[in-house]
Formats: sequence, structure tokens, C-alpha cells
Amino acid sequence: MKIASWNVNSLNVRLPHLETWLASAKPDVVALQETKLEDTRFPDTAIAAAGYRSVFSGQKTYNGVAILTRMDAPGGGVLDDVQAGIPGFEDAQKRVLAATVNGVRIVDVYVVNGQSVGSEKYAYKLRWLEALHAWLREEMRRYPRLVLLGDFNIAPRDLDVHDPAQWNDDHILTSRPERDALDGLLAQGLHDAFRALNPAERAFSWWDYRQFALRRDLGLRIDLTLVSDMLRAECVAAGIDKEPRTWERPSDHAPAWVQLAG
DNA sequence: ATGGTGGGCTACCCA
Repeated sequence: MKIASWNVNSLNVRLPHLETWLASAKPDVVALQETKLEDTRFPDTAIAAAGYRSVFSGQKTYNGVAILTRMDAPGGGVLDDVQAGIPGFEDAQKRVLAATVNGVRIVDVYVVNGQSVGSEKYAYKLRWLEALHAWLREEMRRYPRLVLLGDFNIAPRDLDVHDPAQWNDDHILTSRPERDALDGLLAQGLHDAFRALNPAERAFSWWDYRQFALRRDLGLRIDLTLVSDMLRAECVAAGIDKEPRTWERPSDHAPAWVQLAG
């Protein structure tokens, strides 16, 4: 079972890239972020033509998440117990979507960016991460086979940033409170699949559109796939497909994936 | 220290 995550930065613009990538990578499950589409405008017909079912929770202009499953995957890619948002956490921003696929609980998240340390958006990010943490504790009890994946807007360690001096304790995406929140999730029994399988590999999933960041490889690894204890033993490979980031008019993120045995 | 690019859409935006 191959499970992937991709922040597409507008599915309207990136649909051709998504179709091309689905045809070559053939993931069983894909979690999308920043679809930036109201549900009435979601391209489920085009995605079905590509062989994928879809569930989605979106809004105009900002945010938006979706889960796609391959129809000819084991179990037919049927999506059960679909849940949008964090239960009990009032939030107009569409950042969370969960569904069960072939016995695996998939939790797709578009974590708050936070703008800058100390800003109102930063405070919202930390509050949001607390709510996610509390909900995940329940969700993991209900679904021991669980994958939490998406754009975390947090780079876990120095190995995950191009310049640790710049991306330090006081910088957004790497600040101590953000990394503490991520470590709190990991402490519940989740594992960063990419890092577990590639302990020393410096690889990024996001490069800024500005300053020729891709060409200079000035990136961060902020798109993560966290797997529960039970699934950790089934992870056989994990990687980041840099190629779509090199295509014309790309998303600023590349797809990240993990392969589970069986 | 600033501003660079891109998406969405015309904004005191968000990343």
C-alpha cells in the first residue's frame, strides 16, 4: 500500500500535474492540501477518470484538503467513516480530513503556517496543534493502524532544513514550540516514516518560489508521513518525488510517499 | 534589513 501526500497549492491550477503524477507514481492513497476549492467545484469527475475516488473538504481561496484512493487498490479504495475537521474544535478553515481505507485510518492535515513567531497566526498554530494532539490520542485508540500525513509546516530537525543557522529556534517552521508540538505527537506513538527509513538523507519537500530556491536547493522537509507503532513495522520504503517541482508552473511542494508491505 | 514569486482575485491576502 503506497500512501502519499502533496500540497498542490490550488488543485484548479495543478490538476494536470496531479493527473500526470497519479499515472506514473500510482499511489493507493493520496492526501492533498491547499486545494483552494469549494466542494461544489472539486474536480471529482476528472479524478474518477484517472481511476481515483475522492473525498474533500474545501473552501474558496484558502486551505482545503482531500483524500484520493485508487479504485483498483485492495478493497477497491473504498473510503469509510469520513470525518472533516477536528471534533469539538470550531474552525472555519478547512485543514483536516480523515477516512478509513483498507483498514488504515488516514488523517490528512494542512497545519497552520503561523506566519512569524509571536504573531496571532502563530498563536493559532500552537492552539490548533494542541487540538490535533488531543484528538489524535482518541483517534489512535480507536484506530491502531493510523497514518497522520500532510503539510505540517514544521521541519522536524536540522537535517530537514538547508540552513540550520537561518532556520533556528526563533524562526517560523522551526521554532522550539512548534518542534515541541511535533515531538508531542511523535511521543504518542507515531514515527516519521521518511526519517525512520532514511536516517541520514537530507531531502526536502518544499522550496520557496522566490530567490531561485529550487535551483539552489534551499528547501525544507515539512511534508511528513507519521505512522503508528503498528504500521511502523510494515514500512518498507519512503521518499520524496522532486520531479513535479521541476515541471512548468509547479506547486511549491513535492509529493512525499511511504510504501507499506502487503 | 529588505524583498524576492505565485495563487487567487481585486485584498489592510496568504504562503
